[in-house]
Amino acid sequence: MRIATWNVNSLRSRIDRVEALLDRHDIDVLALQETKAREDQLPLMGLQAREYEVAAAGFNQWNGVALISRVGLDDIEIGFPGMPGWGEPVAPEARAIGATCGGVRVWSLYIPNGRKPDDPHYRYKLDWLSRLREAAHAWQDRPTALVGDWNICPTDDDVFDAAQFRNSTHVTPAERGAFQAFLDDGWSEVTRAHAPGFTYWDYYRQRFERDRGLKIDFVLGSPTFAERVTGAFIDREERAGQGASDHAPVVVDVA
DNA sequence: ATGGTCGGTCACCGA
Repeated sequence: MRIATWNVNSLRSRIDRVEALLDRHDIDVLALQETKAREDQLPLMGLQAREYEVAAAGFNQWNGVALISRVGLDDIEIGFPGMPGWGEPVAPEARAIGATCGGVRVWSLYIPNGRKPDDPHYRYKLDWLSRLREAAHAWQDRPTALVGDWNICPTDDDVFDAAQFRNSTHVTPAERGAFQAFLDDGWSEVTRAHAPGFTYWDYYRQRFERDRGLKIDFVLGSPTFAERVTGAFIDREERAGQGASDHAPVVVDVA
């Protein structure tokens, strides 16, 4: 089974690219972030006709996430117990959608950006991660993948210029500690060993052309998921074209 | 320290 994650930066503006990506890499499950679509702007054109099911959450112009699957999309959950806004009817800040696809529990996650370390949103980010980790304890005993845009660079190698980011989010000890806490709990980041390199490049200053990016899109697997991973790659070609998202898709193969 | 470029309830805000 092939699972991919992609911060698509607006699903409507890139629906053709999404469909092409599914075909090009023969993807079974695609997790999307920053869908930027309202509920009435779904369903997504030709996907159903191609035997993919779609589930989405976070219907606003920033935070939306979605799952597209042709191997089942069962027991869909919007958010998780403890998530800010969980249980509210609309949950516009959902940022997380989970479903069982082909026997694997897949969570599409869009971790809060944090904006600036002195911004209240930074606290919100750390709190959100803490609550996710608590909820994730209950998911570790079965094949589970926490995929998406983590908005954290776990090491200095994951930033094109660590010095430039010294006073920025994504690299602070607290954020790295929050990421490490998942690993300490037994989650494994399964893409890095197969797919080094950045996954995100800012649109401006020709950051992609100069490969000045960040590695912030990750797949964290439970033990029974991680042991089944046979490979992974970053689709840099998708980022290279005109009209690309600022993130590249990350693809993982599972036996 | 600023600004650069995207997308969208579009001329501001969030990334």
